[in-house]
Amino acid sequence: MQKDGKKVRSIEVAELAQISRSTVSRALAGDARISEATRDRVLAAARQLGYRPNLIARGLKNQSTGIVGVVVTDLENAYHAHALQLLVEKLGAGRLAPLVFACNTVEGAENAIARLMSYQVDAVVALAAPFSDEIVKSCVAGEKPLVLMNRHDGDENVGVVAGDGLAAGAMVADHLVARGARRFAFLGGEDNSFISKERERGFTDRLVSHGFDLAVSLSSRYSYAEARVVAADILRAAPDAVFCANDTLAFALLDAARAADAPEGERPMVVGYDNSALAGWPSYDLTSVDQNLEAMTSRTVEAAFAMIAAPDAVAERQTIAPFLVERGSTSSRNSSRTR
Amino acid sequence: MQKDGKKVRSIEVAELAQISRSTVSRALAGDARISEATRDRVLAAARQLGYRPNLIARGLKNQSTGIVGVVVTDLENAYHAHALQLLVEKLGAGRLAPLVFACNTVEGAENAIARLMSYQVDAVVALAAPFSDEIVKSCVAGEKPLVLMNRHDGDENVGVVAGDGLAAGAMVADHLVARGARRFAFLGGEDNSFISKERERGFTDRLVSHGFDLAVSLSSRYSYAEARVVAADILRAAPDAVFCANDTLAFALLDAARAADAPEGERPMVVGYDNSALAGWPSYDLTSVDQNLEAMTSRTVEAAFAMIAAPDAVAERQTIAPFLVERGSTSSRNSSRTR
DNA sequence: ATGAAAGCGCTAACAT
DNA sequence: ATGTTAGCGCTTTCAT
Repeated sequence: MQKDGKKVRSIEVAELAQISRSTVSRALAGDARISEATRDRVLAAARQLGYRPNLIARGLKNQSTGIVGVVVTDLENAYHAHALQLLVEKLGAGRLAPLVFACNTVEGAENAIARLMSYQVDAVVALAAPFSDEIVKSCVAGEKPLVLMNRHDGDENVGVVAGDGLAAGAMVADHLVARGARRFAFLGGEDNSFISKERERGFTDRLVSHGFDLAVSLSSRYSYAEARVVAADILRAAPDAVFCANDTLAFALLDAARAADAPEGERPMVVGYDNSALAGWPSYDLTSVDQNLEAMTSRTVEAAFAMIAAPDAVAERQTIAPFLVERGSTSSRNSSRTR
Repeated sequence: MQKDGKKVRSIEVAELAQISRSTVSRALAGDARISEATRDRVLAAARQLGYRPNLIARGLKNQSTGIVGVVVTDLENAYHAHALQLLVEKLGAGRLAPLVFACNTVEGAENAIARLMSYQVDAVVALAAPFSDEIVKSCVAGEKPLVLMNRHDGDENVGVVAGDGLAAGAMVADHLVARGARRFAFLGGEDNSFISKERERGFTDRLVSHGFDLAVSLSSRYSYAEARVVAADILRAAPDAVFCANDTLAFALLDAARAADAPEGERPMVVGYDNSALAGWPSYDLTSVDQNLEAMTSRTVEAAFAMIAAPDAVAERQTIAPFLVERGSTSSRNSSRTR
């Protein structure tokens, strides 16, 4: 029975078990030199008092807090939210606690990093965060393991886990060509970010090797409203297939095509990216690239663990293979997405 | 210039500024008794060395970490993701650091709370978490301020910030009656949770005072696929207006109505809850209750601050007024949502 | 197998 | 206005 309000410290457990504080610590840590009998006594006492070690004190002593900093940008993006969900779950399962900061700007990111360092986090995981090279350097300088998810970087010693945008672009090209498309467009995101450009390059390179090329390429920010405007421009070029860097862009394109009142059969095929829940709903029924977030977040957490365990090892760069989920938006008849 | 790798402690700053550690601490804390001259010297030294106070050590000393535990359930729900985003931002702006755990089950929540307590968090914020009364009690017993967002509770001394589901339900009833609806249905969520029931009650009570009643009331879990099935059952009862406890349910209902191939004019009006981004897109164009998450999260963070500052004060219960965002899904002609 | 004692980095009495 | 000192709760040599 936990004593109300009063914090239970290891010394209370020690007194109840008639033993020293050191022994309590060792018994709870599973030290092999402690006898069965005393260990049981300690465990019983700890349970009886509802003892929970003070992780802040332990962190100070051990120079290791078990806290991992997580930096994210925009949780309104379903993809980020899902990634955070998985990261938090997996970190927690691995006995790490995620301290989360959200930031949209480089200054925000700097501030977040500074605070994380102050909290002596064991590692930092960045999820599509607006990290400048400066920030990466300061993390490295602070000797904190840093894992970048879906953001490539120079040659600093940081862990990188990223989807293979090139391969995805190629898969999409193959798929669309097989479906009979002949005139292609690309709708990129976020002012042609590195990620978006990579997807585009994989797409065009494969198109070229099929003997085609890209008729139009425009970009928009990842917001539905803005994308609607750019989508209209894309449609003016009358492509019969459009690859979008993101599902939201694809939804905007589909809606723009419907609004244009083109006859059903003349609307372009559309492929999105992220395979968000909405892509599977009948109103959009969107073919989309799945980044395999499950694998991506697992590798990310594993990388964080590895770097914490061996801080001086050379950080790995891992590539996660994406896969294509085919739906009605690229069916040859191209009509199943209407209902 | 930050020294590479080596941690800078307050004693280094003290030595550089030719002053004692206490003075460094006081100068940085803005203690009024420190002279201008020394303060400047200390600040300069701190900046030069890139000194960042160790918040873990401070936490141990002060018995206050500046960490707030945040417990969430399902971030795949856009509403929860958005709420978390706002909470994280607002806590961060208020100099608190959010330690986030996700859990779906009561055991998961217990585990999360246990770990948060071990980290000596200053307060706990629960966001639609599966908290049993047990958990609430253990939080109260641990003397940690607890703020529940959108979850009502018994008479323990916990902060509660909740939307006014009764008022929302009434608003929706007024709106639908004004639009000419005569036969009403309710689609509830999550096995008729308290939240869902409250919305329903507000709705039916007001219907009654208008001289109507509820023709059908069914519930589904908050997943699109399940909701589609239940939606079909609702439609069989041929209501001309349906109030859904959640936007996802509403989307499922709209899609089910379209799939049923009923003539446009005969489809029921639909109202959702949460006013998610998707509700504003033309494909659904859904009238929806906005819970005012901005206000709700602000009040929540303020409540956490207040309870940290005055732990013995009586916790407040605050109600946030929702508002209705009217869109095409309840237009009288009921046709604008088709394009 | 167990205990005594030191120390992680910080702040706040308590001096002066 | 500034310095000295003790101590937050824990783990871990070093001793026994």
